[in-house]
Amino acid sequence: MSGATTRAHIVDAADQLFYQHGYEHTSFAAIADAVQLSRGNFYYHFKSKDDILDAVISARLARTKHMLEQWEAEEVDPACRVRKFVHILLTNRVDIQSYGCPVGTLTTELAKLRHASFAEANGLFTLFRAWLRDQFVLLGHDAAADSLAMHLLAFSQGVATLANAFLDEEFVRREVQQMCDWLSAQTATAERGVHGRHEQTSA
Amino acid sequence: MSGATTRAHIVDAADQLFYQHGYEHTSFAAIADAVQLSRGNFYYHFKSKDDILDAVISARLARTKHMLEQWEAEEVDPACRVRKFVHILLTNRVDIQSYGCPVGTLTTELAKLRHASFAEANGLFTLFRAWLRDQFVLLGHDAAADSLAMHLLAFSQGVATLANAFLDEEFVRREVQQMCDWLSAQTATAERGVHGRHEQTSA
DNA sequence: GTCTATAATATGATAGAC
DNA sequence: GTCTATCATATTATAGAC
Repeated sequence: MSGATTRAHIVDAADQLFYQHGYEHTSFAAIADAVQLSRGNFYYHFKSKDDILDAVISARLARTKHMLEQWEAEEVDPACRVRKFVHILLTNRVDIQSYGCPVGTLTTELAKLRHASFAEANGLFTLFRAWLRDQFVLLGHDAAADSLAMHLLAFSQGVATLANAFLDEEFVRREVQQMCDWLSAQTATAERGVHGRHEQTSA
Repeated sequence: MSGATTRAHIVDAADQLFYQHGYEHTSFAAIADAVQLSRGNFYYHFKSKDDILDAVISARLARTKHMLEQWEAEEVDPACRVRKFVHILLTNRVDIQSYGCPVGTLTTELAKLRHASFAEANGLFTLFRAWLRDQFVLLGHDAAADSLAMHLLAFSQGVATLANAFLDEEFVRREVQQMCDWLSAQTATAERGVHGRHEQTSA
């Protein structure tokens, strides 16, 4: 097997295991088992476990960037794009109920470990935050765009955490519905703001 | 030192360390260091690390129960009580920014570990959930009370996770303010419901 | 009730053969 | 590029002295 391919396989397996069992709880042995490789051989591809983590984060960043670009390509209406974000809670519901949000749970774990890669992992949040902000700017919420983006991120994290804790599908559907309703109201407000009166400042 | 006292000290230290660094990342050595005791002596008080976890969860459950009773004693108005819950995000803001929510982060970690004590840890969420539900019932939201309780829990988890990720005090204050405003609107709705028309069903 | 060994295991990481 | 040892360390847990 070529070096690049093996490396990609390792990153893939580590990505899944870090998500499912957490970074610290995932041992080299577990990754080796998943890719059917000897432990020793790992160090040909990565110099340490932290190195694998960095590779996993890079892969997630690239994948997320690509997904957000896809969303922009698929939907021209920024309101629809934002709804697409809200709906990942349903799209990934089963995994979220089992393992929580891959972004939130990794960030939380690395924060507790005071891990050097905390900032890189947080870059995943920043990617979503900036993308959502852009959509809200397009919707006319200039000053409040970033606050709205953070509000949506908080919503998704809260729902993911409780979905994982209570394994309650109805709860997830209800919250997604409520958020979509709220978004429609916000969009209507922005429209009025654009056409009629000045946009309110954030906070 | 008496057995009961030493045991309480161990639980205290473990409680803090589990919160600050996570359950798995906290070693016996770290707890021993904190309470100035030899590793070996631990097994006189607890038969395993999981046993300490159970003791920590029990302590947290008792402490939380007591706190909720205090809140009920201090405020007669259920709306004020609910606001008290929302305001823990400000009361514990510094710790939350550093380590996240003690309930949410433990539950998330134990879920990933598929740990036997996951259900017990989740009891902390259930405690808040039931208490909040009771307050909303008192406010006249009979059918929607549990949904509202879950909504508030999700809110607090989302804000805590992002506060931990972005260390943004203004974000926390803004979200707390928004939630309090939303609660006032909900309370007003319930009042109208009680005096004028039938309460809406959940969902 | 607390201590000092010490066992048993698992981990991240290295060396060197093929 | 992959393997089989092997190391050093850290972990949970036990045994037995005081």
